[in-house]
This record gives sequence, C-alpha cells and structure tokens, in this order.
Amino acid sequence: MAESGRATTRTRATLTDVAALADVSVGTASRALSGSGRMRPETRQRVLDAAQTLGFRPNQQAQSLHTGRSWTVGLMTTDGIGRFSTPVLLGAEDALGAGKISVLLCDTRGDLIREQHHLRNLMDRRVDGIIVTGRRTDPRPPLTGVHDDVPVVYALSPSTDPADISVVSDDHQGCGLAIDHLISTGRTRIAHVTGPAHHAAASDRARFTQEFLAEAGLELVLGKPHFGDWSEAWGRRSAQAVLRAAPDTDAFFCGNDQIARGVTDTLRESGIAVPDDIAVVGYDNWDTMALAARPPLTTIDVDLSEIGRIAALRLLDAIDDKPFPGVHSVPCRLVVRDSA
Amino acid sequence: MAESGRATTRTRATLTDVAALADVSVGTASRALSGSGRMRPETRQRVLDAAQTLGFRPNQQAQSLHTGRSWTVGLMTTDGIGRFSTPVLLGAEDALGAGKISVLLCDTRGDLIREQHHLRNLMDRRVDGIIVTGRRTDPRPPLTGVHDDVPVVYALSPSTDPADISVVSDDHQGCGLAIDHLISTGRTRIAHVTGPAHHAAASDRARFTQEFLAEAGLELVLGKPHFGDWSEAWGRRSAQAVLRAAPDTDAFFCGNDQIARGVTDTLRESGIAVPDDIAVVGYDNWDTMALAARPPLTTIDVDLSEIGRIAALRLLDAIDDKPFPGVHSVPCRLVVRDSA
DNA sequence: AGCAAATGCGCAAACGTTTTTCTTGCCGGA
DNA sequence: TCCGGCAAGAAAAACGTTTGCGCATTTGCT
Repeated sequence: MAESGRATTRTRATLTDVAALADVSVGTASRALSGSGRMRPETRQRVLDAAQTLGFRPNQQAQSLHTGRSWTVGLMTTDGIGRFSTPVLLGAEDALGAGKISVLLCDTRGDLIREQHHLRNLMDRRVDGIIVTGRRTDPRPPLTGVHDDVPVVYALSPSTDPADISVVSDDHQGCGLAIDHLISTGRTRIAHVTGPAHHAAASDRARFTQEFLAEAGLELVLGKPHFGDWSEAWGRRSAQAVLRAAPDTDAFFCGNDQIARGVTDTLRESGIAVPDDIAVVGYDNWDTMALAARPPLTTIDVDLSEIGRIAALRLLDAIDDKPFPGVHSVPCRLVVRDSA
Repeated sequence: MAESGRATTRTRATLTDVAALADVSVGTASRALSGSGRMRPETRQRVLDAAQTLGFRPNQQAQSLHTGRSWTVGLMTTDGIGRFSTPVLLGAEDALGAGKISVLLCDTRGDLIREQHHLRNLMDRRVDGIIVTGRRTDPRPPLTGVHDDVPVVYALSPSTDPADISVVSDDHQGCGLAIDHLISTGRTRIAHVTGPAHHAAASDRARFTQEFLAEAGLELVLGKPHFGDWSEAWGRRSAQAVLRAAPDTDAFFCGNDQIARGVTDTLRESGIAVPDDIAVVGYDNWDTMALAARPPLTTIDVDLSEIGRIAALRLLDAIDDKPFPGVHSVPCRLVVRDSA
C-alpha cells in the first residue's frame, strides 16, 4: 500500500516492545495496562508512557485466543438486507458497538446451504453469539449446528422453538393503536386491505383488527379483510373495489404503507378528500412511502431499530449467561400525519 | 444456552484431541489436515478419521494469530446503511464470502468520532483490508489512522486522494445512455430536473447531460438544469413549472427515480400521456419507485452491487499486494420500461 | 533487632495453531 | 560393517496476550 505520508508505524508495537522500552517484563506490562495487579505507581506510569510513545494497541486475536471471547457476534440476515432487516441490523450494531463488540455480517439470501456455510464460519471464528433476522414476521425454524455455548437471538422472525430467544414487533398492540385512533376520530365503517393471507404479517394484523373492532361492537366493511399483495397497485385496485361495494366506507386501515399509498391515490383521483371523507392509516412508517404519499400517511411505526437494539441486549444477557428465553414483543408507535 | 437436542459437542475438539486420538503429534496432525508435508497415507487417513469423528474445526483465532491474516475485512458505511450502501455492501459481502473472508460491519452514522472508534477497532482486530462506502457520490477525505499494510478501497464515494483505490459509478456513461435513448426515440426538447446543486450526483449528471445534448446540437429546455431536492414533491413542482414555461417540452430526464415519479404524477394529473406526449427517464432504478410509478419508469440502473463486487475484488488484489490505484468506473445499464 | 506480612515484579504456562528443526529408524551402497 | 541419505514423525519454537505462582525486597510490628 506504501503511501508515504499518512501512515503511523511500519510494524506494530507488541507488548514485548512496550515491556522492553519500559524495562519491565511482559507480564508486568500487561498488568500495568489492564490496571490489574499491584505495582509502584511509577512503574505503571513508565509502562503507560512506553505504550503511548509506541502507539501500542493490544492484538485482539491474541487476547481472544487466551480469554476465549472473540468480542464478536454474527448477524445473519436471511434475505438480502432489505428494508426490514436494515434498521434491525443498525439497531443491533449500535447497541453492540457501544461495548467493544463487533458485528460479522452474513447474508444467506434465503439459501440454506449458504446459511450453513456462514454458520460454520461463525463457529470457526468463535463468535460470542448470533442474531438472526429475516424479512418476514413468520416464525422460522431454529438454526441448526450452533455450538452449545453460543447463544442465538431471533429478531423480527421468531424461532418456532419457544425455548429460543426471539424479539418481535407487537402487531397486536400496533393494530390496537390504529383502530383506537380511527374509532376515536369517529370512524365506524372501516375497511382492511393487506398483503397475502399466507404472510403472518397480513393474517395476524387482519385478525387483531377484527378483534379490536369487535370489542367496539363494530365489524369490518364488507365483513372481511382484503388480502392481496403488498403493492401500491393492489392498494389502488382494492380501494376501487371497496368504494364500489361499500360507498359509505369512512376509513381504510392498510397492512403496509405501500398499500396505503395506493389507496390514497385512488381516493384522490376519485375526488374523495383524505382524511375529511375517508381516513387512511398505513403500517410500517416507511419514510419514503409515508412522506411522499398525498397526504402524508398516518401510520404505525414498527420501531425496527428498537427491535434490533433489544435483540442485541438480550443477546448480551445470554452471552453473560443470563438468558431470557421466550418471545419479547416491542411495542409500536402511532405516527399521526395528515391522512387520518 | 443448554437446549437439549440440537447440539453437537459440549466442548470443541482441538487439534491436540485429534492428534491424541490418531496417536500422532499435533504437528503431524496439522500437516495431515492441511495436506502439506510427507507422511504415510495410512497415518494421514488416521488423522482425517479422527478429525471427522471429533467434528474438529480449526480455531480461526489461533490460525490468524500465527499467520497474521485475519481473513476479515472491515466495511465502513458512513451514513446509516441506506438504500445506496446496502446493495454495495451485499455485492462486497458476496464477493468476499466466496473466499473465506468475513465482513465486519461498521456504521459511522457520518460521525467522525465514531469513524475513528471503529477504525481503531478494525486495526486491533487486524483486518486484512477495509472498504469504505457512503451515500453520496461526492469525494470524501481518505481514512486517517489506517496502518500501512492495511489496504483501503472506497466505493461509491471516491477518495479525494487519487492515489487511493476508488470504485464509482460511471455517471458520464449513464447520462449518455439516457440522452441517447431519448434522442433516438425522437425527443429534442428535453428538460433536466435533479437534486441539490451541491451534490456531485446532481451537478455532475447535469453537466454530462448538457454535454451530450450539445454533441447532438441540442440544449436543455429553458437552457439550464433544474436543481432542487431528491423528492417526489420537487418532481411534481418542477414539472408544473417547466410545463408552464415550456409547454413544448417532450421529455424529462430526472436525477433520480423519486423526482421522475413526481414528474409522471404531475403529467398524468395534467392529462398528458407518458410516454406518448412526454417521455420520462429516471435514475438509480430503485425498484420500489420505478415499478410503482405510473407508468413504470424507464431509468438508469447504477448497478450498485456490481460496484460492491468490484470494490471487493480490488481490495483482494491489494491485500494480495497487487493494488490498482485510481478511480475505477462501473458502467450503468439502461432499463427500458414504459415511461420512455 | 527480628520476624511476619505485604508489596513489587519476574518467570513461565497457557490459549490452538503452523512451521521449522531434530530424532529415529530404515535402506542401500561401498 | 559402516555410513550417507532419506523418510516419517516427534519435539519445540513462535504468534501476542493473560495470569498464577513464587521470589526478593520492603514494610510494619513487637
């Protein structure tokens, strides 16, 4: 690489160098730097100075080899690093990086072979723990081949094994926020448009929505949720269909922001005022969608980075031999903008 | 973690264990497994069998400590892990993971303190190299404090130091694709709407666009590019302004897909047919935008994951002591959909 | 003054590999 | 018979730390 100017040292100083310069043994140097052990303040200072002048930084690999801790966790994301895993990942990285733990990124692209490959790699590197995250909220089978003493936390997609540690979004509470908001602003004829029924994120939210409505003595417009896909196009189409079949609808609660945006587009183009005539609530609080919609969407923020953060904290607990098994739910927040 | 069923071994087998089981010395065991050194085939087989039955996997930390290579590279992303860095990151991870190299993820959130913190961490971990990526295409100052023998590759945002290794998108060629396409489909009154003038991505593309038009004996509608921000709202507003001032405009070339989408929305709502009356070309090929627009956008694909891949390959070269300094441009692709 | 206790620090083992050097036994050739 | 050469594998050094143990030297107490 051999650029001239900006470099620091040509060969890195080792503890032996420091010890030599301070005229003590390596053991003493080590203790001086770690602050442990008893020694004359003057000696300690001499070591500190030596380390300073040599720009000494301990070799993590050597430390890890000795202590058995790598100060590293694996972050497996099962589908690319999409819109959902990214904030989770960042939340985790943030919480872990605050300590001296680094994150090894592994993307399996949903491929089991790749997952195994990465997993072996992580084991070989003696990671202290693993966080697994996926795009879907559907439960996933637990990782296989993880060594006993390496804890695993599942984020976003819980493990199918309830004895594992999982951190998920509280869809139930999220739907409650949305429905409460709509009802408290006087809406009673509420439609629910969402993604494919075979996605947990769609079917769960639909079920919760109906439960909350039932508690208020209401039921969905047309009696049932509208399953489709997560796209704007589906939002546009379903809005048309609902308007035709139930013109007195006064609110749409949508399974995600893209659908919600599609719905608002159809409404606007049909000359229906949002939220005056019909209110629209989205889900996810995906900025680019929610803010660009006309009007900007009132929506449920899933707080993905908080999920990542909690997952990291639970992992740290488990690494520290104080695991909290089970499913941990992270509450959502209602973000009120102009659409409801 | 103490689940019962799925585990493998309670304590991991070490090379010493393998050697003991095979009744050879550790040195011999090591050579048997690495395939180097001469020995009786029978002995080698005995070691292989022992390793197999014990499920032996070499401890990477120990290997690294000895060989001085960590088989690890740092991936520093300077602003969250946004829409731009993510594909770059994945491309890099893919190219590196193909070997046995793992990726350490560091997010600086644009904070210099954090950058230094992460950098020290990476140095302490003896990474073999570093890839730096940012959201903007503006050049960035080189990393400071990197040890001499650790190569760095800058992806997406080039380093201001031309002696560094940078991999960027070929904006010049990309603009050429767009303008060629528009001209070859008979457009001559082309407007350019883009982001803030102080973003290289905006000013560069604007300049290149004008150059290509000039080559064809044309110039921009209203004589100059329209700088604003990267939002749909700006796309909508500027489209209105352009239509008012230059009603004979027959094409919009936009600095990104969000602006392009805003433009198409305004056109559609003004009763102007896209692309029959006016063509629209975006930039970035951001699926969620380009596909959801009406009509779906013809746009320039920046091939971010290829940038990541190339960056990884250049880094491997440099790690291998065969660096190719300078700026490497990755060509864009024209994706033709329905808007032009 | 004399002895126990405390202090300061060096020595060496250990972590799990790889690699170099050294030992042993065997064979063939003079 | 003796020795050179060679093959197979053992032993040991090395990578850079941390840490238990023990040896001096100092301190404190009678």
